[in-house]
Amino acid sequence: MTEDVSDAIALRRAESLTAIVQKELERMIVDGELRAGDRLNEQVLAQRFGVSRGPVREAMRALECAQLVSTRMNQGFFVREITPKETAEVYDVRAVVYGFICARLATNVSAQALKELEDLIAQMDDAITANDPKAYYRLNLQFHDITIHHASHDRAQQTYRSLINESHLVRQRSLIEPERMRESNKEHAGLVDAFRAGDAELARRLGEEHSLAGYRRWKDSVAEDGTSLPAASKNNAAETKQAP
Amino acid sequence: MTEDVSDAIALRRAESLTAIVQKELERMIVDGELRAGDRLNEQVLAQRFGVSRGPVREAMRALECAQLVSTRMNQGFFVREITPKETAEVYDVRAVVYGFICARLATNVSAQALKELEDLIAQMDDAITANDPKAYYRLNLQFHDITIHHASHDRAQQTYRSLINESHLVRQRSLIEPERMRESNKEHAGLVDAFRAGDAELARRLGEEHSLAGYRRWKDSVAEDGTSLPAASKNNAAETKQAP
DNA sequence: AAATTGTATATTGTCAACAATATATCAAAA
DNA sequence: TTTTGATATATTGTTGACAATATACAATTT
Repeated sequence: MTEDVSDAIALRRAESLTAIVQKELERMIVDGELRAGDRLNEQVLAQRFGVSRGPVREAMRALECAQLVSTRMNQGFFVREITPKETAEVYDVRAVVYGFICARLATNVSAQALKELEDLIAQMDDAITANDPKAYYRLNLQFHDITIHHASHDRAQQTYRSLINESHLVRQRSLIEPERMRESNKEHAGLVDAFRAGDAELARRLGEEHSLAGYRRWKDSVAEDGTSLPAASKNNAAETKQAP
Repeated sequence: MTEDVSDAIALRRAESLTAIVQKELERMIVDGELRAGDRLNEQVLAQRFGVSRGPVREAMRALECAQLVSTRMNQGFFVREITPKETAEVYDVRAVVYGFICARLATNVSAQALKELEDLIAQMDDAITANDPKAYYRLNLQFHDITIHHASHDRAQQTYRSLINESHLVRQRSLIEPERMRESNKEHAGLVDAFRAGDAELARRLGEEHSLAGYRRWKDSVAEDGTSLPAASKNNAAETKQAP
């Protein structure tokens, strides 16, 4: 019962309020509790977290640097609204970083890493058979987490995670069709083959293509889904020429 | 005469003190006025900038996110000390991002961009002949700025610039030998050829290799230069196994 | 009704003060 | 001389307050 309190105290000693608030705000944004464009009232947030506005503002500055919130002078902080073009660009960079991570993993992959990845692919196959997109989504994230972890490149990992967070700003989650899941998992299998073969150049190409294919799959499924946004179709139509 | 004042007021209206302080601190770190490991006394900085500690702390949080400063609970902020391993990792990521930028430029390069780059290569040749490493260094930065600018990919540009800033944390600037400058500029020429040919895959490979070669050249020149740091040789020797 | 003005409220940007922690100083003991 | 301990100082983490700005709302005019 007192555990919560002592935990809180211990945490309080180890981390500044700013760090705690920052992590919580980040979670709220990435999880979609706070939506793009939402105004972030400092007072309200401070009271909710039981702190003063200082730590809240400091946390916001960090999130601003991480591209999760924007600020307009004398108007405060807002959850960043990301345009389709910016989304595409985030995915571009994310793809090359993931490609790098895959290449690196291919040059030095452990038997255990291969086993973990193969297990996940099998589980994803099960999710496809069960037509459980939610489970597939979760396992898919895990797959990428594991590749990144075993690539053991802190800086690439950090950059990649930051880009992932940023891409969570777009939050039209539409259903993934079984056919697309199959396609995606086939790419996973190809990647693992490249890891096993130690073919860095191939792993890199496949990792990069897999990222971009994921983006295309997401974009297509959003475009097909008329229910998501009123103006979405218009935006998406213009999107093709968005990166000249 | 009143221009300064009105400018200052306009600036003050457009930007928060936090933004101003952040930019200035960033400049001071990147330019080496503040050196890695330096403690950043909030009071002192606040007084120097003529503001209170609040904006200074907010600026620090942003710089912390940008990896330029670190913080230890109850001890404050320090200019980040970057290990050789971390430096190498920053260059790794920077290389793939620059490769991406080069590939992109190759797919859509203007005659003007080619001309600007060729001019710069000629000027760098002049700098080499004049044995003026400082001029070469400046022109080299300009060369990369221009490739990035003409690639017109905001997110890649931003990521790249951030990584460049980070790599400025290591600041053993040793002399560049003429032979190395020649080598570097030959790579520039190869890049521009790839741009002109519109060969994205080649441009990418060359861009990436040029980045990594630049890192190697820097590392070698530091290693050869015994005068830079007392413990540098030891650190560099241990670099392979330095981060267990 | 629509637009405009004026006023009240809310929110931000900034600052100064306070308590908790870390660092520096110095005396006493081993 | 070095180490330990106690005390004073400096610095941080955090808070609450204040002025400037923006927003919301009512009254007024067109």
